[in-house]
Amino acid sequence: MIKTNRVTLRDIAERTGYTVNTVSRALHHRDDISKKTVDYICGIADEMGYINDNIASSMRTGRTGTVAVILADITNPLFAIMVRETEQLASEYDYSVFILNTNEDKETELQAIKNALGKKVDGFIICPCPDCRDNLEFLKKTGKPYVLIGRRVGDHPSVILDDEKSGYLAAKYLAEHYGRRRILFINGLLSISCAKDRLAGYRRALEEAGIPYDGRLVRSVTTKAGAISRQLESLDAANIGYDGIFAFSDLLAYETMNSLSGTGKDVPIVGIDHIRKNLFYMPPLDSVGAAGKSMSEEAVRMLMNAIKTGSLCGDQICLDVKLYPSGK
DNA sequence: TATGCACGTTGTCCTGTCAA
DNA sequence: TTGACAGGACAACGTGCATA
Repeated sequence: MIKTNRVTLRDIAERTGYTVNTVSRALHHRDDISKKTVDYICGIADEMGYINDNIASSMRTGRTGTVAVILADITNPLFAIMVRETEQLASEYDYSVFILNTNEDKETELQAIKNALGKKVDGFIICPCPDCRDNLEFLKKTGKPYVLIGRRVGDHPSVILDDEKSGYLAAKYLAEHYGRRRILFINGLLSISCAKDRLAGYRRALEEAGIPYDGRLVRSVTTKAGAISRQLESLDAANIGYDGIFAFSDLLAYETMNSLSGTGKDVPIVGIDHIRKNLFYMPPLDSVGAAGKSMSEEAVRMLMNAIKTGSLCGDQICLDVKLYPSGK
């Protein structure tokens, strides 16, 4: 074994005359050590430059103080915001986060889960990719607590927005506030729960407004570059008109905005996620977002509670949403 | 190839001291 | 004598390396 210059509990014990055990407890401010001893040992530890060996701690306790955050696409600003919030909230519990990206790919997601398990993370927050059921069953069998964020899959614990209401509010706003009758819905892939639910909400709003549903105005796209432009071009080519756009996410809404710029079309767009709450420099956009606590807040709270109690996350939480007008 | 040890830390249990 | 408090002893965690 290579001897390093790292200061250990043993070094502090030799210097102070206490045992390694007492030093450990003093450094953790345990109440079975007198304050005088704690102050003395902590002072010496600081002077010697002691840094806790997390690997040794986790070997003994079985916990590493880290949670894996596995996301579909970290280039999406929504996920960047989630990471920042999760990291900040987890740090309040003395936890750090280990971020992995799946690119919406099932195999990559499985590797990410295995990678995180190898790092001995204490829990998982996952935005699952499409067709992820096998991966989630695998994770469930490990006994590690986990919570899905943003998407619901079967009875797995999750924190999501009320996606049906999101779709409803967005389409309703376009119909009532802007008076639009031909609302194009640029949706995500229907294999994920939120896309299905938002579509249901969209249809409910149309029905309420007495607008007939036209399936040609519902387009599922990926986040790959050019996907939206191609859809808009195909609509134009087929002479299918639209006077308002509901985008599956703010990211798609901004891409749509970009695709329409220079075409001369002035079409109101409503997105979902309300990322301007955090990214205030983004262009004005009508958007639906969480009415109160964010998904990250609820997910971290749920996961930390499960880790603390040694149980699994069991709930499926659906957060209320509201429409945030752009204020243009 | 099998076994044992070392690494650093900490949970649990035990012992010693002292005051009431 | 009893109970509270302070601190010590032991064992075990996962992995890599040395030795038999």
